[in-house]
Amino acid sequence: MDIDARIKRRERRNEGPRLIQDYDSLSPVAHIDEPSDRGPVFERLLDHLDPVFDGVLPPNAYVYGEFGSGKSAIVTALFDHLKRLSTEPRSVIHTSTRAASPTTPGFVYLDMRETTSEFAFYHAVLDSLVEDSVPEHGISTEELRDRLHAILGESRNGIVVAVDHVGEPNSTDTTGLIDLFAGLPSNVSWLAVGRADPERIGLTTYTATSINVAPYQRQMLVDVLMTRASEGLAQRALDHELARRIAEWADGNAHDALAALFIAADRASRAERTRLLEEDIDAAIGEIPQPSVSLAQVLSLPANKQVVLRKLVDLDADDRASVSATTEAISSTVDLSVGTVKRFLYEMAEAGIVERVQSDDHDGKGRPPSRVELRFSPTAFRRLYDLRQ
DNA sequence: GATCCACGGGAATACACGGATG
DNA sequence: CATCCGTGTATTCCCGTGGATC
Repeated sequence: MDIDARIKRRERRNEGPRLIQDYDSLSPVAHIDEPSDRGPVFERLLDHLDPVFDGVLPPNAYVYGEFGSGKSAIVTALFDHLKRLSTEPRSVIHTSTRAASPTTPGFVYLDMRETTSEFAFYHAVLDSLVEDSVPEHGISTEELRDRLHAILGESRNGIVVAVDHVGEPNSTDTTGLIDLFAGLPSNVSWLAVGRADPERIGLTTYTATSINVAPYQRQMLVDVLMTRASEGLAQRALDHELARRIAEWADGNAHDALAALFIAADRASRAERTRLLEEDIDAAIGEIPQPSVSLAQVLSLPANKQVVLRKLVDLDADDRASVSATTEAISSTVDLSVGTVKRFLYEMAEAGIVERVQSDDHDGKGRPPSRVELRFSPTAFRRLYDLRQ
């Protein structure tokens, strides 16, 4: 949390006792600067990246672990720091514990949830390497590749690209990843991040190292929750015992734990309480589907798909009875055609954002309809979505 | 004028069922 | 009885067009 945020929080606190002081600290889709208790994982990542401190590019690698084990939190935090290190002037570098050589490679972090096309990929890499912004239109993918070759050819330091969320639906799989990097010069090394076992997705032939991130242990998750609560909520709003309760239920999944805290806080806030109660926690837990999809994944969908979802979470049971009924209800309130809304729903079902379940009532005629059920908490999505508008 | 990609819209395919057929 | 066929829906797939931007 930076100083501005700290000051803002103090200012708001003077406005009176409000439960939710800072949504950013509480948001289950935001990563904090210094993930707690992940020292060993950082060390293993730094071991792998060690060559960069001698100005040498490390080999390709893969970081993997279960949903909510903190992969993204760790990698984003680490790359943030490394990025700063490689751009800081030497005088500053000298004062740090681990001196970086002046030829440190560059660091780029990419979330493949957001770079969904070849064009978007090269664009994102190039954009992170040059000062001025790169046009998003009127420039061909080939032109982007040419510019990247030109820029990377100038410096022999090269870059390390972290590629997050590999292997998710709508993201990039192993062959896609290899193809994308085939379009880049050889002084580019990648660090893929995903959930799947390296062998299962055939990644081991391309990597020198695989680093497994174990799920959070109970006590670590409690600490994470207490930290978030102390930064985002009023004083003493979250009882330690309730944090334990959430951690126990979440079973190592930090995403679900933070989502539960967020929903519980939202519930208590609407009831105008300044402390979380057991019933808030229970209600929150009851609202999170198991298994659930990452809220970050939902919030990185194209804008119009999110519009459709935003309408969907407010529909009543009648309008959710079938895909057709849901489509009708949504398309009447949205500036999209019936066909498009329906296609969106099917596509999101395919991606696991929602789930199609066969409805029990069908009148014998034709193929039985199905309805869509959410694979995420409606309250959490509603609040996070509205906060962004 | 060039480029990308979101939309729309429709064609193709899958599925369920009842009734006809061998 | 097993299989095929026709009909009505549901679902998937595909591709041209046009908006937005440079």
